[in-house]
Amino acid sequence: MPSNSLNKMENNSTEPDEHLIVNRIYAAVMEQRLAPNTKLSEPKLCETFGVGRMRVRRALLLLASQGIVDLQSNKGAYVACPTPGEADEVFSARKLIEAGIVRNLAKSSDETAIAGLRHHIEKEDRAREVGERREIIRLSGEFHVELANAYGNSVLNKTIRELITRTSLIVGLFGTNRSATCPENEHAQILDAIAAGDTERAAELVCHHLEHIQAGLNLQHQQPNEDDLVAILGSR
Amino acid sequence: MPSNSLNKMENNSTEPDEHLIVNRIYAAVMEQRLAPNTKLSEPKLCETFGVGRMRVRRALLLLASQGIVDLQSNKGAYVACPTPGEADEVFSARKLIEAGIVRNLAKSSDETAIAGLRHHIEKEDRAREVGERREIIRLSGEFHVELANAYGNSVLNKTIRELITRTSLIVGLFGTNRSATCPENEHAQILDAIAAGDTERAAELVCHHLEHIQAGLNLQHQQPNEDDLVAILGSR
DNA sequence: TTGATAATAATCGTTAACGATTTATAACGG
DNA sequence: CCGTTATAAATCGTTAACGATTATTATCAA
Repeated sequence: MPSNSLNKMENNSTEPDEHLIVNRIYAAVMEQRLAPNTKLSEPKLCETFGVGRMRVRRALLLLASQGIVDLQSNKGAYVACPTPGEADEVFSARKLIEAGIVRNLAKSSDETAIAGLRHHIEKEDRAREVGERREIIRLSGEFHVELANAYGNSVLNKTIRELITRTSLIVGLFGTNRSATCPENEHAQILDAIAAGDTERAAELVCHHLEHIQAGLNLQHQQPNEDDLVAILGSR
Repeated sequence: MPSNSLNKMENNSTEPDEHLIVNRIYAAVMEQRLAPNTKLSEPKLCETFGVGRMRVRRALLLLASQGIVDLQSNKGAYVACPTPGEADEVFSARKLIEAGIVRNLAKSSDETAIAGLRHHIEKEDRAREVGERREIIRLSGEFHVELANAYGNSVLNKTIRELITRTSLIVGLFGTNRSATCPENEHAQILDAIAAGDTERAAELVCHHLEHIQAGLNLQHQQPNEDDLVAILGSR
């Protein structure tokens, strides 16, 4: 079994509440250090984060409300395993929201925001050159978070962050070969369209970009985990 | 003081978890039976819903994560008082998402969905004739939920429900006269555009519709509650 | 009567403990 | 040796209790 990928995180806590735990698990999922169906036992999380059981349970509740974690009664918390149907919903929602965001970004043409995104893409390119897989994955997803950030709407921000995290789970489950990262260049193309003020092209590019990611998945070839078996083989 | 608007709800519980409490509070806020800044004390909620303190606290955490409730450390939970800035964000997010939804609805032209929405508008009209203010408010918001429902994406559904609930709080805080309900006819016009397959017109109408609601608000004339006074008059 | 101060009550956040269920381990028989 | 059953360990959900903070009431002086 893989050693618990959360242990390495030192506790530089300044916040007293459960958002810390939530964010750590968010990050671990986004960087694919936490695979779907991984058990998140309360005692482990307690000692990992050095907090009481209440905090852990509250954090798990929040994560469950966002579809990142699956709370099974009397069995425990597991990293969620999105179904193909849920995957469709996530991508559909992302297309709708992110298309709207880039449309508005292209309309307003905020120079500093564009510069920041440009800088981010450079970071992506550098990571790709070096070949740091984990870093590529992280930055690849983070670009979309930065897009939402640039729009500056905390509601959409939160939603997009949630959806991108779920996308990491989806890619982890259904991803093939190197589908974990966004196709290169497409981020730059999107940003170019935004910078050019071409709202419709920016929106289209984002949709196609997400469809490309979706196309790189094998929604049939989900590696069956224990829970699936009972569904496949019938209930008795 | 107004008698606790939650007492009248009988406990027809089938679900054992905290979503019940969440939904009840959602409904109460949407129908403006729970005003912003209302204190939600744990003992009251416990006896109201007949559950232990843990359930109540978990429900409040979920509501807080959605901006419906404000958890003040060591002071308790209060129905949220959105700031004008938050109100802008909510409307901005709603415009973006709902415009996207109606665009897709207009594109797909699902007959049964349209029929259902038509039926809903009839209910709105009937309530308007009778003059049932609370019912008008409820149906008025519910139309937008039904729009999201028609698209059938649970992610967007949840987000929209959240935003519409927050809109109720905003209208409760900044609303003037009869701004609590959506301008009549506009729902019907939106639906007509959808039925006609006119994607762009449907999107525009939704945006304008939400802007009309927003225009009916006095973002300056917020009735000051205790917390605002200390901000207005300085901290010492 | 009004305003400040002290004592009381209520509420909140957290920890600890208990039964219930589940999972892992060990003993046993085929 | 493998599968089954029984025991033991671990985990989960919930309740109860404790200190700490806050809100309320009562007391008193001006």
